[in-house]
Amino acid sequence: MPTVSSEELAAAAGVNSAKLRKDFSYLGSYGTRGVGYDVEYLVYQISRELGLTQDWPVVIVGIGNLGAALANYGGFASRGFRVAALIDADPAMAGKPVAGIPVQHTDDLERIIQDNGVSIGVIATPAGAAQQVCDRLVAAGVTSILNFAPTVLNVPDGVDVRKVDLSIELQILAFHEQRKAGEEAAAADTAVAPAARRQPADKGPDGDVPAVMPA
Amino acid sequence: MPTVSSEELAAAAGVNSAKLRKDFSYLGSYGTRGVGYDVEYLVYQISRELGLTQDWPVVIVGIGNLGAALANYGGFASRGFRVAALIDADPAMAGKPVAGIPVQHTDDLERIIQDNGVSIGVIATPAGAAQQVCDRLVAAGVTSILNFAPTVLNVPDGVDVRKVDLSIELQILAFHEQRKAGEEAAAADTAVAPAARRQPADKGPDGDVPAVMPA
DNA sequence: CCATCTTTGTGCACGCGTTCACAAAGACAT
DNA sequence: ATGTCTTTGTGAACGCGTGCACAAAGATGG
Repeated sequence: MPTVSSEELAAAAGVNSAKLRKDFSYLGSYGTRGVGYDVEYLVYQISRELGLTQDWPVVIVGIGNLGAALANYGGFASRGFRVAALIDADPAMAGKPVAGIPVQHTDDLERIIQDNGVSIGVIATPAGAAQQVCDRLVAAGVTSILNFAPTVLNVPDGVDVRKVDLSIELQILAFHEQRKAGEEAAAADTAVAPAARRQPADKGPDGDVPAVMPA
Repeated sequence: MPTVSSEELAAAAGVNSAKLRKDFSYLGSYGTRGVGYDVEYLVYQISRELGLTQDWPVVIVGIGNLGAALANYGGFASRGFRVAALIDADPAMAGKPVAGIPVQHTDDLERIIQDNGVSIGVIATPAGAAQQVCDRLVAAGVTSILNFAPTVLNVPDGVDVRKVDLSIELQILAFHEQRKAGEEAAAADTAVAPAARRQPADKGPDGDVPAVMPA
């Protein structure tokens, strides 16, 4: 029986082994003391807990570049997601296959949701159309929405929305990049005039800025 | 002079007003007691701290659906990012304009990076090509990489990588969705036989599972 | 069957971020 | 000027997640 120890897994994942064991213990998973975790059993337990063993039909609304990219994305199928339908407002798109799935018109949105028992919708429309699409999805029975449109969506209680902003990650990189440049400058400063270090409490219109930001 | 109070902002953002004030104080931003924060000044300070006032040339490598979607994404320009070049390995793509920018061939990658002083690269290639592209970007001087390919990239120290997995958000939604279903079932259970509630310590091969997951 | 060795599961302590609560600052009215 | 009222900036308390350290569990060998 192939097994792994929490120590091995932790090293591979770059985390603390105790944290890993504690997390596993929350799942009710059992390892064997002196041996480790049965790999197959562990994978199954985690998959089940994460909902990967279930079939999740999703619809993608808005088949532009992003919608098409999502429809083609390989990572979905392997995680239990099935693209049940592609929906677009453009009549010219209707019937055209994207990623092997024919695009359907927005008019049929409600029917599609209900016929396929869809509870998760993906919005990849322009910002202007997003709220309206969202309302129709919710009215048709969707209770979870993944929003790629750059708008904040209003939904009733009981509906989950997650917003993906493709530029946020880029912004975080730029922030660190800026910091790298700043560090170099500060290091140079110190080399030249260590005693001239600015005070930590130094503030004001032109004040320098301490460390704050997502990791 | 238009102003906002921390209370207003906190309510709008759905966070605690004290946290907001403390965060602002780290930026060295100054509000006026009894009045609030000068909106224009605040916006400028935050923009500057986040690096939004700088011009960040980026290259996008891999102009498939996703690459094209990114090239067209409006959110970039408004956040200080400028798509300096689009690069693809397919010779047939070369010269074709996407989002108004002509696609260039991978052969010229190094030159493009250097000519434009690019320090941030976006990888939207298939998984197989990602590491190779990454190596070339780094060798050419890129120090921050945004990776959309489903692979873990190896980079030397000093280079930042952020990985975006489009299915993770979907997976989180599915997790909560599963939980909603579970809650309903549990509620039904309780209604019928409240005394039969399972013990919190109940574990085992079929054990139930407690609360664990990203929010 | 006992001793030893490995690895789990977890109580406990520490540290960090969030929230509370309030003094100080400034605006504004009288 | 003086007092009142609003809102900031921040010290202190709290809570939660992380990491340490160890007892308990079980495998393995003699």
